[in-house]
Amino acid sequence: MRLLKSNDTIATIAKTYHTKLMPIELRWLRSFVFVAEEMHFSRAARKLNLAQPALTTQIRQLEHAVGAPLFERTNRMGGLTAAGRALLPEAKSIVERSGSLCRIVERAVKGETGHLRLGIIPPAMTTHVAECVRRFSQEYPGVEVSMRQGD
Amino acid sequence: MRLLKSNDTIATIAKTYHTKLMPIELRWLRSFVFVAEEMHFSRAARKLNLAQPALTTQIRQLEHAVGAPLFERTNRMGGLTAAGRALLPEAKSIVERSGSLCRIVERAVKGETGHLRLGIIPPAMTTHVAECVRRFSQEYPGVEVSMRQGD
DNA sequence: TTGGTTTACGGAATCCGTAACGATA
DNA sequence: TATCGTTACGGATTCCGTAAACCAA
Repeated sequence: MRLLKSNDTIATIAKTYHTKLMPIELRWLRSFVFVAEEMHFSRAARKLNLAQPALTTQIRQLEHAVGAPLFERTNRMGGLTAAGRALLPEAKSIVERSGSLCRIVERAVKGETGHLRLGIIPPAMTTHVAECVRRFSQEYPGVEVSMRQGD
Repeated sequence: MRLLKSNDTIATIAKTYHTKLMPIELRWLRSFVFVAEEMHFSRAARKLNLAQPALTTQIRQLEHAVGAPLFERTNRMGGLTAAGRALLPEAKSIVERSGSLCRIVERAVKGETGHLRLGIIPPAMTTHVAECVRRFSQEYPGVEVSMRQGD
């Protein structure tokens, strides 16, 4: 918890202590990933086409939203906290997934969507088949797959 | 593409045709999931604690961002388009993941984080073990797992 | 006419950049 | 002192709710 200084304004105090359930923003996660990878606010800000203060604000908002500091920092960048290390892979995954949504829709519009019906005879029903199906439906989320174990 | 009407204002036209690469917002995905599950704008808006017009706006913004309409609609709700059906599972997954970020951080702060070192002897190195490790590291993202195949 | 969705618009909240500050090497 | 990160603040954009319009059943 941050200690108040004598010159803190009402707005600052309110912003720091007013707890309202803030939904997480993708922008914050994206910025967090960049800072974590660069380990440098200024460089990350440049890569994000953003001014440093805006970046600081975003990181602070994310920290407030998840309820824990993400970077060890005195005045220089110190490194990730345990919370930061736990958050990083998930954040990266979410950012990447959200970035691929346009492509998913594009494929669906181009027609790579529909229904794939598979009939499997027992001897061929291996985990290898299951893995193939899993990878296929991950590659083509627009295609609904249904399997029937038959004669 | 929507046809212009004689009483469209400049602002409306600009909003409709001005193409700028808009990053996707989690709020839009959340709203989309609710509407897709309810198949009803009004009910979804109530569940989201939102007025219908705001919900319409969000869906329209998402449609614009991904570049395709997501609902078949004349005046009533008509159902999901191919693009909508393709988007729904991914959107749901992203929303759920982003919602669990707080819990991930919470666990990391409470100490369920660190390093798990496993030594495996060859006969036990099965896909079942791999699956267990995968599920463990998904359950405890804060715990770094390293495996060594030894004597 | 009624119910459901979209458009119009004004007030409030948010976001970002510039400038100034603080602190550490 | 120089560099990196934070705070302050003002302008512009965005967001949401109310009111009105639109259209099909």
